[in-house]
Amino acid sequence: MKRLVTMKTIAKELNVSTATVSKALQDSYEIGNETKQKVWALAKQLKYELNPAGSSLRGQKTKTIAVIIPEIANNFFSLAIKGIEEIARRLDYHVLIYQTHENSEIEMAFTDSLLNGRVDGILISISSETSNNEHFRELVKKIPIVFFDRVYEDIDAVKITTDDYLSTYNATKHLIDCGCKKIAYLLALDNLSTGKKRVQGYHDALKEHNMLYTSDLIVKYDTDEAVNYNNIKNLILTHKPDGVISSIEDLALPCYYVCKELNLNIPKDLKIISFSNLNTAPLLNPSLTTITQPAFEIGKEAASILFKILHNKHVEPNESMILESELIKRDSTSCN
Amino acid sequence: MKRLVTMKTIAKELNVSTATVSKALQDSYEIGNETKQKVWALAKQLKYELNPAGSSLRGQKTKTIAVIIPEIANNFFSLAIKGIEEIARRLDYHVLIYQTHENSEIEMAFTDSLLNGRVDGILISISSETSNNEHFRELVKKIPIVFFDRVYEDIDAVKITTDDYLSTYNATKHLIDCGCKKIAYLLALDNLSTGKKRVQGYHDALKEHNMLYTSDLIVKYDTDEAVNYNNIKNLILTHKPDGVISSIEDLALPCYYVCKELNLNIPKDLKIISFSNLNTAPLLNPSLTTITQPAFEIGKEAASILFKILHNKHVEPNESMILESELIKRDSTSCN
DNA sequence: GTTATCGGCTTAAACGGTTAAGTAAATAAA
DNA sequence: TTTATTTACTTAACCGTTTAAGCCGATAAC
Repeated sequence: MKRLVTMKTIAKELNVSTATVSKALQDSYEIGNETKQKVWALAKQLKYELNPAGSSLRGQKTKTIAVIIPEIANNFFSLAIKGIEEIARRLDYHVLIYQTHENSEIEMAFTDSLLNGRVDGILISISSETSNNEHFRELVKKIPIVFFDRVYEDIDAVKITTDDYLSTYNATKHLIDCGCKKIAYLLALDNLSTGKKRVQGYHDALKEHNMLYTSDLIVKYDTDEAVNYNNIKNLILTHKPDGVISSIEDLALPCYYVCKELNLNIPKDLKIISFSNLNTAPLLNPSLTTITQPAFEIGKEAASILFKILHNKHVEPNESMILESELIKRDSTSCN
Repeated sequence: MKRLVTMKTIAKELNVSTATVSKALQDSYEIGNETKQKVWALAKQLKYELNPAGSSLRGQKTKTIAVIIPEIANNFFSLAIKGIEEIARRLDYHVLIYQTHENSEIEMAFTDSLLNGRVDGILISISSETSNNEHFRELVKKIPIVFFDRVYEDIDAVKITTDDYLSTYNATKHLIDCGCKKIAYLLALDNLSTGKKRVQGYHDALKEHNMLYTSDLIVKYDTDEAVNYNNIKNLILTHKPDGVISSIEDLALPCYYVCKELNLNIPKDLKIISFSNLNTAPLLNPSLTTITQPAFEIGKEAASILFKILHNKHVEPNESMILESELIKRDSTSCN
């Protein structure tokens, strides 16, 4: 199956040293034009490709980055990866993917295993499990890393996020404007700054409008779908909210199912807004009002900045970016 | 930023050779128990990780596979990747992702660039663009490769697919059973066996039931969303089908939008079935009858077989698998 | 005419790990 | 007791690439 073409192959054929071949392929000034042409021609003919192991062993560059995310099969993350991959391809970088399944043990194992020179840098959106802050504090000292969406606030690294506080604040305000009197909140990511800001936006909006804020109206995400379903059902049955903010897509859908089961009309009985990158949001029954994060752009920005760092342009942590999410009003919050 | 821990570090510290360290870490019988313990302990303490470049340079194993797919931000493919990643992690393999955007030039560039020892094997779902069959015929001779879902029929390699013919046949039959008299087909992947089989299933079902089969009832996928929308709209306006089979998810959604615009009732005026891995299919308005491929399992199977090949268990191309898709009947094809 | 400069190449040492072959001491077999 | 085997290592070559250093002949500078 093998028989690799290496620089040796080319060198032997042309009666030059491998050093010459290497330099010729890099278009080095040290090599004469005639020789370069010959090397290029033969390399092309033999379909020579640089061996990454040899190259990175010597040069300490792998032209590879890692992306560590909780889940791939998720609209937000798959869009983000798409953005990352597009930037990576432009610069001829390779992209390794790792899923943590929200498990911080796995997450730490992954990051540790990447410190041996397998990758030049890391893009990460951290798992929601309570995690070892200290671990990341050490990590950022050891390898270039950019956090996106789910970040550690107090770590000295570049972070690409959206304005979680304001989006949730506005979404809550939208529900209030639509006449909701009792707004529930489906809580997730609550030990990440991402999640904290979201719930804070909800909280502040309620407070400013003198509305009821009680932990009874908050349902916390569970990894078990059935549990979520039951919790939401209980919430709706016992507290009869007329509005719901879901901090993640995965909690909005069960909400729809519960309403179906309980024969509640959305939006008449219950208005729903969710963070979401569902492309079927407009086609749901009823269409879902969403806070849509620019997932693709987040991926692109995160990758761009990481590459900027890798190309030695020093990047200050304050080059962190906050992108805008969009509140897309649809029927699930229609006012009449 | 650097200062890697290498075998040399450990060797020096313990006053042994790097060979001893290497073998100790591999738990070789050549090394005494006492020495092994010391090496392991120090390796752990120093958080030593094998350098993949050095290791694969010598050993010709990278512990890395590539996944080449048309698009990441796609329910089917992101689920497949999820399956792949899960198997890979169990075996401590790393997964590189490449998107072709359905472009066969890019696809060939990727595969060629992977022949230099960057990966041990490839999982690929080929792009829908007309592509160079010959290229893949050569490729399979050079590197272990498993095709999934979108495959080249006549190439000597393992392929993991679903029963495209039967699923489409059954779906069409379902529409016929529901009373459809004029069934349209939204065509995609038509130069791949995947797409050919699907349309053949549609064709045969119609024929067996003495129903109209005409190319007028077939709309072909275009990369431009707006074009698809218009083509579907034209189809519905001019030919007034009462049923539609969509060979890909991306053509079913515009179909919904067209019906919305034209004020057509699904399923009364038009029944719709689509190949799809949408998890919101049950929540659409109306809920969508789907042919759902076991995307996650496809990814798992494809990865499993690739690893089997990589571990030298010779795998015959006839170990190819055909998994079952599920026809999930919902309101978009309800009969009354 | 001697010395510097330069163009175009080669040599050889690294990068980190693996492994065939060798060695020296201890133990077992003859 | 001598020889064979086993145990527990070490040595050194090698994987493919890069690069500092060196070399040699030719041209330019003085």
